[in-house]
Parts: sequence; C-alpha cells; structure tokens
Amino acid sequence: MVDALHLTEIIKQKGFRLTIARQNVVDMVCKSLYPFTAEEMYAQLKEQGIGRATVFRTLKLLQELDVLVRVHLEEGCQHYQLSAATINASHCHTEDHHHDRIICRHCGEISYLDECPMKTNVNEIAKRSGYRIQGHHLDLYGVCRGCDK
Amino acid sequence: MVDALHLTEIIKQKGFRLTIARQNVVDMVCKSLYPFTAEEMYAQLKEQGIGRATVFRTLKLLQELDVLVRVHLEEGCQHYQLSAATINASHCHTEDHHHDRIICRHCGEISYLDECPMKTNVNEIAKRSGYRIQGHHLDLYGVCRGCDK
DNA sequence: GAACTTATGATACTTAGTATCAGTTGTTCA
DNA sequence: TGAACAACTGATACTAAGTATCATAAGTTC
Repeated sequence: MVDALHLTEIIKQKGFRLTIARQNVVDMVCKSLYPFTAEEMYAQLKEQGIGRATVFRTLKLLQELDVLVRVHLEEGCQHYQLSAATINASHCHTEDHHHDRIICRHCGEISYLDECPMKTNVNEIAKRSGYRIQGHHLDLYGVCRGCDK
Repeated sequence: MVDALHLTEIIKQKGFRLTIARQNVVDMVCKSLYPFTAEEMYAQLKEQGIGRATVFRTLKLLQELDVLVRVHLEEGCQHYQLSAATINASHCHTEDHHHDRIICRHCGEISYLDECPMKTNVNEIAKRSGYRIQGHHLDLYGVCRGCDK
C-alpha cells in the first residue's frame, strides 16, 4: 500500500490545502489495488458526507499532481489508478511496480507485467522521433490461461 | 486513403446490410486522417439527413467488425480511428502502418511509430504471463522537438 | 479574531452514449 | 413482381460521466 503521508505532502507542497475531504480521498486512493472510477469512490465517501463534485475535483487535482493517471480500459476511460511515479516513490515498495497490463477479453482479468517491455526501447524511440519521452501507457489484450480452452 | 469498398465488403460478408447511411459513414471514416469523435462525424453527416443514433450505432458496428478502434487520448476515450488490421489490409498501403503513437503533451501533436516496439516482446510476454496475446495499445507521452525548447 | 482566500456540497447543466419505438428500407422467396 | 419479414432508420427520451455555478464553510495570515 502506498503511503498516504507522502501524497498529502505533495498536496501541501504545491500550495493546496489538506482538507478532511481530500484526506479521505487520499486514504481511499492509497488503499486501491485496482483501477477505480470516480463513482465507485464517491459511493464509499458519500457516507462520510463528502460530495460528488468534491470527489471528482479531488481526483482531477491528484491527476494534475501526477499522483493518479486516468487509464484506458476497453469499456471506457473513466478509471483512475496510482501513477507509476507515485508507486515508485512510495517507501512501501522496493521493487519497481509498473502499470503495463494484460487484460483478458473473456473474463476481464487484469494482470500486470513484472518487467516493463518498453524500458529498452525508449531511448531508441526518442532518437528516432525527436520527442523527449516522459512516459507511456501500454495495455495488452488477449485471452488468459484460464479462459483459453 | 483506405479503400471504402474493402470495408463495405466486410459489412456485407458479416451479414449486415449496406445501407445509404452506412455507406456514408464508411466513406467519411476512410477519409479520416486523424482520430475523430462520433460527434464530429455526426456534425458532417447530419446535413445528409443521417441521425445521431445511426452514426453512433454504425461506429460501434465498425468497431465490433474490427474496422475501427476506440483510442485513448489524454482528454478522453471518445475517439475512433481505423484499426491497424484495416490499414494493413487496404490495397493503398504497402508498408506496415501501426498505431503505436507518441503524443506531445504541449501542443497535442500525434506521431505514429514507424516500427512497433512490442513486436519483439510479445512472445516473451505470452510465455511469462500465460496469456494468448491478441493485440495491444501503446501510447507514449512526451514533448515534441518543436515544443522542447 | 477579522479579513481574506480556498474549498465545500448542492444543484443545474453539458457531453457522450444507449434504449425505445414507430416508420422505412432491403431481402427473400413464391 | 410483390407480399412477408427482418434489419435498419431517425426522433426522442433517457442514463452516465463530468463540469460550472454559487452560497456557505473552513483554513490561513496578520
């Protein structure tokens, strides 16, 4: 699990106030193991009196602070997950957790690659394209072992 | 430009009717050079009396037929573009056009990689993950040469 | 603790996309 | 040909995801 303190520090460092609502959202975000939607997050936070707009606003803020990224699943774009930068910076992780994924088209299972296949390619791509490359988003699609029968 | 005839053949082969509305959508899709939204397409087709629902339906059908893919841009998921399979199958293209992209975070410019960096990795990933891999979606993010000053 | 700024929740609104449905258009087969 | 049927259509109403507005509340600064 990612350290919530690290994220609240980022919020304060950038000059934003750390309110109770934001603290709550950050806590939930840190506990998330899988990509989640704003609605799912709101469903859990509204019991604590946190408004829908605030949840959307806070997730957007965390995205702008590079804490979260919005990710592309085949069914739509409304999912958020912790950015690779956040997970890497977290003291709770020693290995490099990356978010390259394989999604099973049959059962929807999502696995994460243990090794980033792009690592060796980025320099070459940068040279060829002239871009300064800052990151990437990679999803593989296929059929998992269980479904492939 | 992709051959509209090839796409209309796919529609007919799969047992769907080739109506005037579908023909119009296919023609527009073939002319598209960049990812487009359903609303953009509708804006151009409504003059010809084609309804909004029909445009959405037809784009969805073309997606199901693997003619189009919905793509992930940072601002959202609502864009469509021709699938790699369609472009490769088109007689107008001899080289391998792939849709791995680099997107400039500054000006929004989109470039396409001329070589798929995943080509060499897919077998290894399949072996390690146990998935039968059917495809992937790769976006790189960074700053293009023009903006990087 | 007053003055100010930022953030909040409620609400209304926008945008993207889907469901429904009566009417229209292709297709098939006699 | 044309009747019968299924597929498709546009209009419309709806849902879901997200944004804008605004009066109120809560931090912050001095």
